[in-house]
Amino acid sequence: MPERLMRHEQTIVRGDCIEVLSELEPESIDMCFADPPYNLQLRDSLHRPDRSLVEAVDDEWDKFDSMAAYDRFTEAWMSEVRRVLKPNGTLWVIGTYHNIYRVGTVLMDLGFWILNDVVWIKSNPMPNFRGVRFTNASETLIWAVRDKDRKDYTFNYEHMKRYNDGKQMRSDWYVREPVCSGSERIRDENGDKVHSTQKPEALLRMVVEASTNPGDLVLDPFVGSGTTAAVCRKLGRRCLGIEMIDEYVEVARKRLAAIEPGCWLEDECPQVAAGE
Amino acid sequence: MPERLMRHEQTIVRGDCIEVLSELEPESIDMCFADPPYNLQLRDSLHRPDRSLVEAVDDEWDKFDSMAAYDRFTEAWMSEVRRVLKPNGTLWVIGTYHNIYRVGTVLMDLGFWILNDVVWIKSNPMPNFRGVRFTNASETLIWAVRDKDRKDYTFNYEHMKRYNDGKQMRSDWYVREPVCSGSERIRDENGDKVHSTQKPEALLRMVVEASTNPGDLVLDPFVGSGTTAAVCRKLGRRCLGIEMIDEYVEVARKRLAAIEPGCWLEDECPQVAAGE
DNA sequence: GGTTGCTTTGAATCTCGGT
DNA sequence: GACCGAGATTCAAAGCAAC
Repeated sequence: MPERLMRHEQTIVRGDCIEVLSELEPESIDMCFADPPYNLQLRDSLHRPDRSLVEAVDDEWDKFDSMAAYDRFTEAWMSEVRRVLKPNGTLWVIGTYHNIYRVGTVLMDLGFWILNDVVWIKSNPMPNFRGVRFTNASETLIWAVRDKDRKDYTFNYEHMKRYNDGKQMRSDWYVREPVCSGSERIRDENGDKVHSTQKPEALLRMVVEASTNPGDLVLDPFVGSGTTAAVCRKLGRRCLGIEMIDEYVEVARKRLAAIEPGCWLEDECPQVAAGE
Repeated sequence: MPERLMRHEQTIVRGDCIEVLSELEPESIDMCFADPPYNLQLRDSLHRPDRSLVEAVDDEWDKFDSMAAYDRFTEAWMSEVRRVLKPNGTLWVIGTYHNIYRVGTVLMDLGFWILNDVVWIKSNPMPNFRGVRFTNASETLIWAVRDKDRKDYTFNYEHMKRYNDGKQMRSDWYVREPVCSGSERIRDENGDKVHSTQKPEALLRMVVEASTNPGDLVLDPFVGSGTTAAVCRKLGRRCLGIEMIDEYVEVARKRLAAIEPGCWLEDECPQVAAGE
């Protein structure tokens, strides 16, 4: 099974992420990007001032019995990821305040060494309709190397300068591309979004360009709509994605099939810039 | 002792933060701003809450032990803060990726309910000199209410709109004032900075204006250079600050004495704006 | 073909008082 | 504690229809 996986340039495997990970060779992955469930704890329904209903994330995969259960889930998948990462491999995890503190703590406790906390600043965040908090305008990406003392992780420092006018790239990223509400958003025949939390390709592009080289093997334990694999295909990186839900697997595979490999290798990513 | 403290408009108490907190009345504080030590090498700060711990880790300061010690330290001061906060009182904690994940996890586990994670975007961050990471361009402020179901915490929603062109204020704050490198930075007779992590007054001003009303009582368990108390004095808020190190106590008290109470009440804070 | 104005929507821990 | 009704509450960008 692992043998077969490695030969493909980009592969989406259907299955439970921890089970599939346990079959993989140790120290075989160059970089892992993980977009785990955020464990949102939404209580009542929410209406906009115009009385329209906000379509909430109510997927079963985002429900956990307790914070302790979420911590155990995090530790389970992340320790498997650590096992299959090369010692100088790096892990990215994205989250919001609902889960990122739990994730960051587990990550440190497992021995990962944090390199940066990147802030994705949204140009069009959903406002706080009731006016009881600040607009939640960002998500956080933790970037960490597997082993603390490995200094030879991949970071394309000079390359990333292009996103900050030739100066050292900063950890605050402004993704001008909309938050997946445009033509990039994958919808079904009814016009409904297929996945409730699809990530923009521009964001993943920064992650992949920064921390991998062409030909590297990227792991995505929570494929969802398949953005990571799609970006890897466009940038000439290999990718192994794992997804539990049949519908998402199909969507991601179809998405991959429509992409010409390496089509992004020559140009740069115009939708992202550093702050100030 | 607590009686005497409360009568003063702004007071800096010299002493161990947990000991002083334990003498305070429960549910007497409207808002707490905490800037705890980030650096795990600050053993003096860490051994205070649990003296028996000091001997145990003295010569074996490996990473796991220091993380656990930092967590215990965090839990110690934060649970005392929770005791003295009013049920609808709020807590702000500032940190970087070195400590904010530990702090956020402890905070949730103690029962605080996160309202926002505010990102302080720096206009002049220190570059990464060796070019092995992204420039660390932000710090994180967690804002949380003591009791999950209290909706009546103080949030001056309409007031804060002034910092985003009359629209709902966002959670990404651009402090245009340099990071305390100008005349605001407190220096000794040799021109050396007195405190290594002095926070800009513009940042604290946003915190105080957003989550308190004039006359409210603010707690700062880690006074340092005294920015919180100084801003409270300028904004007509009462403040109780706690600081262990004599030199900092002196500096903060001298700083307070030079401030005309309420001098900022009329105008707004010109150095901060929302993103985009 | 370009412009204007209306409609829709996005990982959201988003009210309060009476019965 | 659940249910219900009144009342207060939103920003940016995409999509689309109309002109």
